[in-house]
Amino acid sequence: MKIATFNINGIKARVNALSDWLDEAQPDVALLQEIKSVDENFPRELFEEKGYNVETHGQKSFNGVAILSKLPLEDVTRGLPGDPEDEQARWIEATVVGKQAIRLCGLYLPNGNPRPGPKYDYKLAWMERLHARAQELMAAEAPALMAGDYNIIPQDEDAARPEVWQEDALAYLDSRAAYRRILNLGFTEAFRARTQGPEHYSFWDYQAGAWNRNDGIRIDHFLLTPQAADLLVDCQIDKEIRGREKPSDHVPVWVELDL
DNA sequence: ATGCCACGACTATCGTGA
Repeated sequence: MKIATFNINGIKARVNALSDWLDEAQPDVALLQEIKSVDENFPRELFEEKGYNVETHGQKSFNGVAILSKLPLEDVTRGLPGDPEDEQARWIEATVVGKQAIRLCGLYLPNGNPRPGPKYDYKLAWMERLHARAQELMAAEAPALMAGDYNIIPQDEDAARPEVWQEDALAYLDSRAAYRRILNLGFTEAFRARTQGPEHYSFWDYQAGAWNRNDGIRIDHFLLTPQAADLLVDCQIDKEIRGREKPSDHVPVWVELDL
């Protein structure tokens, strides 16, 4: 089963690019972030025609996550638990059943800039709630994954110019520590389980010719529970998508799981 | 030190992103 994550930076602007990539990559499941659309305006029919079931958790103008799946999506829940006051649409979960069942969590973690400030406080608080949900997934001792735009550069090797990001909310000491605290529950970061070394990125800024200079960062991640990591066959970044017409600033990352 | 580019909302700029 091929499961992908893709921050599309607006569904309206990405309908063609997303459709083309789905046709070629043929993921069984696509976890989407930054749909920047309310549920009613998401062009679900377009993807249903391709054989996908569609579940959205949208919001006006900003954020918004969705799941496309060729298999039925069961037990869908929306919103990260832990703060009923939080109105931002950044989390969606569902179960799909292949040879066995797997719980899929799609997430759009807050950016957190400028730091310090209320947006950074929100990022850290959100990561604390993510930690709590991650603990539950670990306790279930079953295949599960949390994938999406983490807005975290885990290590210096995950940025072309790490010095530029040192004080930024994406790479700051506290951000990395909060991310590691989740990893240290026992998750496997799928990409690094398969590929070592620098110059592997999932985001290139639209500005200053970042793509042409390969001035990227790796911020889109798959975290697998041990029972899901047992099933890991492959994990790749579809880098070439970034060089196409009207691309998102992120590219898809996917895992192949033996289920 | 700031804008560089792109998106969506509302229609001329502006908040947001990373």
